[in-house]
Amino acid sequence: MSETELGRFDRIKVPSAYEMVADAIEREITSGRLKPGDQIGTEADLVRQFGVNRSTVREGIRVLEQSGFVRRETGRKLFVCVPRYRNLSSRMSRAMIINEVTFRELYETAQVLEGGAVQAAVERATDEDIAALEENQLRAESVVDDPIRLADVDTEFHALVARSTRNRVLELAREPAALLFFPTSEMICRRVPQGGSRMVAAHREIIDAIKARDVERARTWMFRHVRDWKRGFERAGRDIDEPVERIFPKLSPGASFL
Amino acid sequence: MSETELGRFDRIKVPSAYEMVADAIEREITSGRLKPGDQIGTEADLVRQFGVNRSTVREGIRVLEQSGFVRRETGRKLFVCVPRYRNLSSRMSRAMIINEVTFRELYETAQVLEGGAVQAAVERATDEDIAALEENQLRAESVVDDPIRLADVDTEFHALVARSTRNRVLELAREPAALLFFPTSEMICRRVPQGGSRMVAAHREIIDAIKARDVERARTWMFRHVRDWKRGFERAGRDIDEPVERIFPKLSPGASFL
DNA sequence: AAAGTGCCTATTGTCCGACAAAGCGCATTT
DNA sequence: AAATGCGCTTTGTCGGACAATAGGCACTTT
Repeated sequence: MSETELGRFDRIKVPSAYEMVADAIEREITSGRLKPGDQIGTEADLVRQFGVNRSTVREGIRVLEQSGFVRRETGRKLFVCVPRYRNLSSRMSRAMIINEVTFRELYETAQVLEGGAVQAAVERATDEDIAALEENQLRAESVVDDPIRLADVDTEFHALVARSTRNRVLELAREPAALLFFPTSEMICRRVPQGGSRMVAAHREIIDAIKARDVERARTWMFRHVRDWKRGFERAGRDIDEPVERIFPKLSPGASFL
Repeated sequence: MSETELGRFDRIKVPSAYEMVADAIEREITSGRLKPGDQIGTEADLVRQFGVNRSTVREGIRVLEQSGFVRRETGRKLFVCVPRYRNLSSRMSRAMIINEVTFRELYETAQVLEGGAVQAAVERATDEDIAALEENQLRAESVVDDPIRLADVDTEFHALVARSTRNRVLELAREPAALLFFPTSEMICRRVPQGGSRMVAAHREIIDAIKARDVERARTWMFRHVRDWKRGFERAGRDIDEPVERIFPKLSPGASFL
């Protein structure tokens, strides 16, 4: 009875009641019949509608909550919500940690995604976006000698660049990896002298390039900036092919702008 | 009492028991003390260990199952598993649909990610990877006139390229967007004459470029291939800035290689 | 002895009923 | 009108219960 046994029939999956509850509600949402902001009834309502026990309804609700389709504001009132990506991204990040991805994989992906993001940002950043970047830069300059704060501001910088793309798919694609940047960049800022000032200088160039709508310059400096990050990692005596350590990416307090 | 009211204190979140159960188990997993494959006790065991009711344990388990940290094989025996990305990616895809991302966002991201992926694939594809690509190409040629099958094979082609990067972070980053490619590329194959043969030809060039370790050629052809995809979309009379329709991305049967 | 069969037990999925705590709306008080 | 207090609703949790199923074990068959 091996896994790969050949057989005429597919495995039969008997759906359980709580799964059917979750699926039914999810279908209403993905089909658009339930819109973000709509209220879903109380648990008692759902019990009546589905004709199942409240425990069963609750298990189904847990599934949906975890998926981000519904939310409970302050422990009350279940309503449909546009799934914010944060939850999903952070779960992906954790999945990557457990899969023991290496710094090299992270670095290579960062080059691709941050490079692509800055290019799109050059094409579409609004005045507002640029103002936010400048504001971020001010804070960066003021904490240039504080590794933890600087790493935090750097994380925000990249998120702001991504937001400037006005491309939610791209923004989303980089987020899981981005959540893993912080722990390492913090280490780098701490261990590498001049790491901070190089970082701030690179940010400056990138912002200026975005303002000047200069794609090449923006890409070049983003590339250098990310390469510096890798070099810092190496200089800190770490092997680039070792798994990113099991530092759970704490959502930093400054990340509230997400 | 506005949302943005200024206040000295943060909102207090009282953790509920089922959340604590889920968090406790998740911590054991992310910290590495529970390893993939390890068995978690029965629900009764967990009831004893945590000292809470079975309903509470079950709600916690639903959360973990949904996150992909634990799994139940055929309705029995709870065990830790390496979170496979498929679930998470498909959730992200659905989130994107609800957020009504546009084809333009998808297209731009595809250029960045597929371009980056093919570059890394050129650098690191193994003989095995190339064999898999060739095998895929054979199938593509045999179904060149069948839009549905061809779109399916195309989806697999890109997944194989991504796998050839040997970079799980990059592979993961593209997956949520990639799951949204299929429904559109199927439409394109159906509506655009010669779409199929152009697609197969592009695949051929890309595979050859990977074999020849020719980065520029690989990038060029991947770029053209993705651009053709966009053109097909436009020629099918669709507006590139309209939200990707609410086609739930069915996991196609051929995607079992993931 | 190896393979097939049926039974027993552990475990899950679901249900019922219940209660304390916390949120919400409304009437009352100041 | 604003603040206070009260009752109703809803959630989170609990204990107990039962049918259905998976897994293991003993038994039978060839």
